[in-house]
Order: sequence, then C-alpha cells, then structure tokens
Amino acid sequence: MYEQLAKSIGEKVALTTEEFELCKTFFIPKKIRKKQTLLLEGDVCTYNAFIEKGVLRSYTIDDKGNEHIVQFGFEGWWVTDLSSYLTGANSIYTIEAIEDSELLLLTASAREELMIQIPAFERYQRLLLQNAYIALQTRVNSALNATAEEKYLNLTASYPTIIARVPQHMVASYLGLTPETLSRVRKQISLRK
Amino acid sequence: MYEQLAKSIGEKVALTTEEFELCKTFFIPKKIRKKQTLLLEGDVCTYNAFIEKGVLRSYTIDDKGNEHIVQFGFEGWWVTDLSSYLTGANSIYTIEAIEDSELLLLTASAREELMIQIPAFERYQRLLLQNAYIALQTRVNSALNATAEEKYLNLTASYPTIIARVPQHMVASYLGLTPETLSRVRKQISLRK
DNA sequence: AAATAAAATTGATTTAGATCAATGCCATTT
DNA sequence: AAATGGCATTGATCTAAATCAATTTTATTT
Repeated sequence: MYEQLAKSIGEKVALTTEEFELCKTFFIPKKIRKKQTLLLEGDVCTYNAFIEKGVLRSYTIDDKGNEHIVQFGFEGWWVTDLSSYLTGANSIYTIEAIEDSELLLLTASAREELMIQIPAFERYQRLLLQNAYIALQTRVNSALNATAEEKYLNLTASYPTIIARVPQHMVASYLGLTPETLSRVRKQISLRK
Repeated sequence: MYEQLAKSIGEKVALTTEEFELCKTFFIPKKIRKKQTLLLEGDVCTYNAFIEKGVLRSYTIDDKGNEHIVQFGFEGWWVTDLSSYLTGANSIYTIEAIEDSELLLLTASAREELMIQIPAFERYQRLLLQNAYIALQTRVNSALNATAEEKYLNLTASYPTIIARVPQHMVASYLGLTPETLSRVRKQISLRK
C-alpha cells in the first residue's frame, strides 16, 4: 500500500527505515471508486492526497456551467487544492476519481507535524512544490501563447500518460479547448503523416 | 538596503537579529539600470533576485519574434527562472529591469547553505513557493478560460500594482493579448460606466 | 444481447480576438 | 522649442477556434 509513496520520497530525499515507518503512521489510507469525489466545490480541502493507484482529476465549473479541468493525478502524484488545504478557505474545485483509486491522505496538521519530526520530509515537500511550480509555468506559457495544435502536441510530448489514460473530452477541457476542436486537431495531425 | 527583505521574511517566519545578520551575508547587493538585463536567454540563471527597489520583467521570445512576458517583479518580490536556477539548464527567459532597480542576489548554493544554517529560511522559501504556486494556478485558469476582458479585470482586481506601474503593451503581453485588443477592452470598460 | 447513454466525429456558421494599416500622442533627447 | 521614436488608439479585414447541429462510434447498464 505504501510502495508508490516510498518510491516518490526516495527519489527526492533519503529516509531511514524507522523514519519511513513513522511517516506512514501520519497517512490515512482510503479507497475511492470511479466517479466518487474526494472534495466537493464549496467544502474545505482537508486532505493532501497521494495516489498509490488510479487516476483523479480536479475541476471547476464556471458561470455558464462549463467544466474546466485544472489538474490530473496518477500513481505517484499528489492531488489537492493547495489554496484551500493551506488556508482553510472554501474550495472552488471538485476532486473526483476517474478510475477506482487508492489514496493516502494527509491532513494539513499531520503534514506540519511530519515536517517538524522529519526535516527531510519538509525538504521532500519543497522539492515537489518546486517541480510543480516549474511544470505550471510551462503550462501558463502554453495556455497563453500556443495554438490549439501546439497545446496538444506539447501535452503529448510532456505527459503522454494523460493522453493515454484520460478520455479525450477531458484532455480538451484540460487544454482549454472544446472537444470538437481537439478532435479536428487530432485529425489534422494524423492526416499529415 | 535590506529593509524589504527583512519585511518579507518577517511576514512569514521569525528570525533572531543574529540570524538575520547572518542571512544578509549570503546576499550580493546589485544595482541595475532600466533596460539592463539580469539574465539573458540561453544563459544559466545563477541568481534568485530579491527586489529591494524597482521593477523587473522576465520574458521569452517565440519563433515569430514575439515577446511574451512571463512574470513581473516589484519591491519585496523574488524574480528568477526557477527551472534554470535549480537545475542549471540554459534559460529560455530574459530578465530585464523596467525601472532602475536595487537587487539582492542569492546563488543556488548560497540558498542551500542558508536553508541548512537557518531552518526557518527553508520554511520561508517553502511558504513563498506555496503562494507563488497558488497565484500561478489562478493565472492558468484565467489564461485558459477567461475572455480578454475578464483577464484584464482579474488582473486589475488581483494586481493593481501591475496596471499602475507597467506600460500597457507589457500588460497586454503578460495577459497573452495584443496591445490593440487590450486598448479596445479598456475602451469598452470605460464607456460602460 | 439489447437498450441506453455518453463520447467522438464531421459539417455549417458565428465570433472573439489577431493582424494589417494609419493616425495621433506623449516623452525623451537634441 | 523642434525633432525623434516608441506608445496608444482607432478602423478595416481576416482567421482560429467556438458554437450549433446532426450522425456515428463506443461504453454502460439492464
């Protein structure tokens, strides 16, 4: 149940066996079925979820009722609404399982305590955040300046996992395109080779 | 010279006077004139710059020769290309002063050393990064899903400083709009009230 | 396996914003 | 004060992507 977590931490910092055993005790394992939600818009996001198995997405719904996917999560990724999780504000996002999933939940206070008891864990969290920030910067760039086709090609290059495991209309939503546009973009690309 | 830095750190964590004195020694003060660059595209970003005074911007230039502003920085903000700074990769950004500015530069190794010697500084860095991440997430949302007018109104609401201190065509670039479109959007808004 | 629902594709039309082009407006510099 | 060059504004036109609509394909449920 903790294989992915061990792997994820191990890639960034070194924990002793005892430290990792201690670490485990702070997490709450949870299974969640496809289409079930971990967080509902309007609620406070009480957990940071590490994904041992499965796929999740977080999304907002705008005034016109359109869904906008903000983030996907796969095995070995963390998913949360950081803003709500850290400040306790009501979330504007819904987090939902796309496939049956196994999660390890960490409350904000458990996370604080873990970072105090195991300094390497604070380091791990900071490194994760750095990477997430860099990835997000790339995404802003693509969102602002790329054409529909470029957005799609950038995504296939950077995150083939997303293309492979997520329904096409969700990929479209993640890229800020309509499903029709993404379908046409894919057709264009396939015709060219 | 270190007023803004003291203020910025003080808002997030508590340092003793000795700690802050030690902290100062890790920084390299640097004055930079309007239009001078701190980082040139293709170079490695060796510094994380804290802005004591002035305004900076970072931008990329795409294949068609168009500038895309990625980030602005004002007094009390940090500016760098995090990806290049942390990994040593060549940067795709240029960082340039929009006004005469006073900076406090921190190399990556100085930063590492500081985080080891003063744990509260690592905490400070993590908190900064959290806030930056949350802000960036909002920006992605706006970039993907908002109309030109919404993008502009969001920005005026969240960062009036940017509107006030930065030339309009740079604001347009930051929002992913042409200067013409931003001009028209502003006109529309002013006609309505 | 049949029925139903959801997803993807394709076509026709519309539209927000880009592009192209010209003019007026400040702000430096001389 | 005149001259220069970068900005902002305004108008006309174009275009990438959205919207609307229908059909086919693929998943789910019964």
